[in-house]
Amino acid sequence: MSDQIRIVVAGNERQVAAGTTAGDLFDAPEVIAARVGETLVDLSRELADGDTVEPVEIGSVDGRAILRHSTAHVLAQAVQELYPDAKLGIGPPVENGFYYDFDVAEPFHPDDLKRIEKKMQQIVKERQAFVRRPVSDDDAAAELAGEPYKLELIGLKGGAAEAAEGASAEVGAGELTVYDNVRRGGERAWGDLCRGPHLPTTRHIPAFTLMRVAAAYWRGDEKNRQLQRIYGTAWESKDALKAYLDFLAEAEKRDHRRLGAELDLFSFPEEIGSGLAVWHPKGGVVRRVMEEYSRLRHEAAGYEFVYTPHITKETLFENSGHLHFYKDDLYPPVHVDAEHDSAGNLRRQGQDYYLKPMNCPMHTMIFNARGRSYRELPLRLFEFGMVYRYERSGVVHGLARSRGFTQDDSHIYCTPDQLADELASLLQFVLGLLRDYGLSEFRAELSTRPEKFVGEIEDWNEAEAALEAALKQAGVEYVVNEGDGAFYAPKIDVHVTDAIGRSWQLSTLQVDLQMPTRLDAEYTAADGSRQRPYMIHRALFGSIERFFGILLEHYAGAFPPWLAPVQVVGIPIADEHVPHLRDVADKLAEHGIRVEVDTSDDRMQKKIRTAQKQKVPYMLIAGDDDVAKDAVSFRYRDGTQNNGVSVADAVAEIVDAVQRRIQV
RNA sequence: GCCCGAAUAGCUCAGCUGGUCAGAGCAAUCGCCUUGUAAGCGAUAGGUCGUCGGUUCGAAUCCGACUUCGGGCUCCA
Repeated sequence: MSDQIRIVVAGNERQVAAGTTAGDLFDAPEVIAARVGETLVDLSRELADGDTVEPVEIGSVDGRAILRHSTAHVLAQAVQELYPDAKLGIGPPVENGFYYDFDVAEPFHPDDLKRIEKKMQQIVKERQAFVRRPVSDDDAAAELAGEPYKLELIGLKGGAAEAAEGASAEVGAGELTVYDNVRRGGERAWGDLCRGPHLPTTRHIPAFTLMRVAAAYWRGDEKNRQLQRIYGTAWESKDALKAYLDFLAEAEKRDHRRLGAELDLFSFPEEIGSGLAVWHPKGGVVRRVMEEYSRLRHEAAGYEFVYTPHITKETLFENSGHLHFYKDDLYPPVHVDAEHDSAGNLRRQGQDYYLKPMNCPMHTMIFNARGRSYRELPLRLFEFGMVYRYERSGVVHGLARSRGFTQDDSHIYCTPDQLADELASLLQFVLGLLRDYGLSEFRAELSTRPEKFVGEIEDWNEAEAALEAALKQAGVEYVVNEGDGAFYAPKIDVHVTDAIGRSWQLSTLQVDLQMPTRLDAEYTAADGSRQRPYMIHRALFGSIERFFGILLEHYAGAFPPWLAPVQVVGIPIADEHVPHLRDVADKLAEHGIRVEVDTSDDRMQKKIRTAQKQKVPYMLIAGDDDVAKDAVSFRYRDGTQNNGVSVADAVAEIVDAVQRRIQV
């Protein structure tokens, strides 16, 4: 046996002494682990002949995950030092951070985080080494006898990925390993079942903070006990941590619930009920403009507008299959028409009516209202249809998840050979319209047949193929989510990325092979035979309310002029300039511009501040100089000025920006 | 639905361990004042401290239930 081995380091073949560790190869502080072949390993790992070794830097995707996982270990160690009875769940890295689940007798209080964080800082300072130690299943079981959740994971080894999201961080398919935290004197401070890899020492954690405490079901199953989950975040530098916290602060400033109140757009009166919004005039005007533009575009694309009721007999949703699948998520039924005689005996059977959770069965009733010819297809029905879903109390969340919302819902009935073309043009239409609202970054997901499905597999395959062809034709980046479709249809979901990089699921396209059959929709083909149409469900905004919320956050309340609730505010330098501004306002109003003149007795500076806080796109200021020249002075939202612009030019500039739907 | 936390004026919040604790700023209203790009001055009005019970001589403050909100989990046609 040679005492030299040959390895490939960062693409270069090298000969090194046997026993060389990955850490020996890289003399850079930002390298905290290595990749040997496909596997991430500790820097202390001894290399074998033929290994291909790459450095893993702490700021890389893998490096951050390792950092965060190691920080989760430090969290668990700190918790067990402070709460010796705490039992360990799992502690994986997640996007932007990590968590660790604990079973403790008393739930953590938010204030406990400070104590725990202090203890963690102590552990970091101690520069404890993370030391890997392979163990047999039996030894692990003996060592972890006091950790019931870990024991459960050992029992599930190999199936860990299914055991719980994140559980694969603890146990993998291969041998079990424990990571010991070893103090500089060699004393073992703590240890945890873990596949690793880890940072070399706790001191390699540059910056972390604990975020919040929450509860989570063990192994993600609501039948299981809830554990206490502590969320934290860790970064490769103090600056990176600060940048992340700044991002969170920015997201909070943009929160649509906060902006909705600040800009007087909508509210959720407690008296009306949880998850039910009312739209104030300023929010109402934005929404109206959004809807009007959408209507216009749909009309041009060959859609026909329909209206349907908000409530319907049970039978319709029974036949469509929705009642069976979603009964618990519907408002309870209204029971009507039952009659009793004076003795209390039932004289007439009553009926149950449900608030509608979906528009599609009603649209299909319109399709069925008379005999349909293949010549009418594709028939595209469109409605802003308000639906009601009794969302579980813990999930309602502003406009994003509410109990009453409006779908911009369309259902397209077509022949089988029209399907592919129809889907392709639909997807183009959807993306084009989203662009007009100011969104530009998209990706899509194709969700295929789930385990629980109805219909024939061949039909599913055909529909899935047509959806995939549409994605390819539209040239939009997409991933396939196997088994993620609805029970009756495969679907395309379009996700958008907003101004601060967050991704939102928006539009959905579904090919429904079931409902036409369930509701017995048919058309007469050219040969006189009766045929089943294909049906496409398509929502563009999904929920108008939610889409509004997303746009509000995307623009941080500073809507482009065409959408802004107040597009122009006239600000006089003194009262005597009001008549001039009123003239200007009248000229703008002639072009449909939403304009106000601030005639309050505030001083000009205060009026500017008020308009600025309301994120009005254009302030038109007028004093003596402007009046003399029949001009106004612009102040834009970014604080820049354009003084002494003739009224005609000012009107033209504003009208132009609104017509072109540009942001300013 | 589950766990934790929260609820004081339209908004943001102060009010420590139960006893002048019902307050401040902004907003609103009224008055005075106001000529160049983010807050002029003053006065007035506004809350049975989310609701209902309980403990206590006494509850915004302690306890319970409910409602609503927030953070998560589960769910999301």
